Amino acid sequence: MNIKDVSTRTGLPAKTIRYYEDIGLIRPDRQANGYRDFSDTDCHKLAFLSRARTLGFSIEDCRTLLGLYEDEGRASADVRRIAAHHLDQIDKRLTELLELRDTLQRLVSSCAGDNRPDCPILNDLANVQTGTKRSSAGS
Amino acid sequence: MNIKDVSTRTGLPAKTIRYYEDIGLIRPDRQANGYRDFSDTDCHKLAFLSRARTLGFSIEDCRTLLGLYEDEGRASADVRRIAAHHLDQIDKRLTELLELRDTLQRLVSSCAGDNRPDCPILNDLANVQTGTKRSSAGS
DNA sequence: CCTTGACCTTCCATCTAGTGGAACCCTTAT
DNA sequence: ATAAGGGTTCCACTAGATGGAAGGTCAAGG
Repeated sequence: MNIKDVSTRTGLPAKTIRYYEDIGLIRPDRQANGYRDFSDTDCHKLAFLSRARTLGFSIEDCRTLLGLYEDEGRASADVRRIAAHHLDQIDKRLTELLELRDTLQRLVSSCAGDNRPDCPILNDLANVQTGTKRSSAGS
Repeated sequence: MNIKDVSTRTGLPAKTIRYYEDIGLIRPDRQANGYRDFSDTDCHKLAFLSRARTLGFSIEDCRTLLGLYEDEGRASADVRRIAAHHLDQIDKRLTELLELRDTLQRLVSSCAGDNRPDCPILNDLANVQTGTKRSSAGS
């Protein structure tokens, strides 16, 4: 199978597929003319990677997960640990983003957004305290 | 003022301050010996940038915001537009992350996490449909 | 046989927002 | 003189691709 077909099947851009080969996630065969020759297994692995990336796993996590996937003797605990850690990271990021959103929402709604220069957003950035408690979104 | 002092005052690493000069966000003077010589204004701008970055604005947004900050004739609408757009992006990201979290939570809690190889997480990644509806977290 | 267009290849640059480190210069105190 | 603790530049690296150039291959049509 040529790269275009794999791209169509997996939804991954050809560039990305080549990149995944570059970093050793897959090792497709080569045809006599130098073209990559993808097996069904390669295709399946790429679909796996695509899904794992969609779920936000890092490339290194993907590498490990793919290894576990291919290891018949794996312990599901190893998979679970990776996913649970990833979930933790996402929760952390969510907490940060929610705080950020609150701050920004407050700032945006406090700004008139007209032709005048006065702007609570700029005041906040310039650390001009204006009676309203400055959000804890600052580190 | 030397870079270390500015770093201490603003909380920005010296490396970052040099980087900000590199990309033209600030233009500190130079002393005779080649050392950067930061004015209070430079320091203030860096604090502004630090706060803006903490709020998640991109460097380019920061550049624009700093420009508006220094422009006495600005319209607060311009500032508001940038912040509102940023807020939109954060909301989008939040929506994605919340969906992601749900999917991962479901997967993690469905996995036994023991010594056996059976793993709903890997099944999901490998697109093995197992009766449970697959989350829409896939793109 | 030749050309055209759609493939394929490799390699290098670019993106974000810094960070790490090497090699080297300046200043101040001992 | 030398050591500590500044400062400087420059290059490489991070993550995860993506864009583009230069060129090779293949199948179809004239």
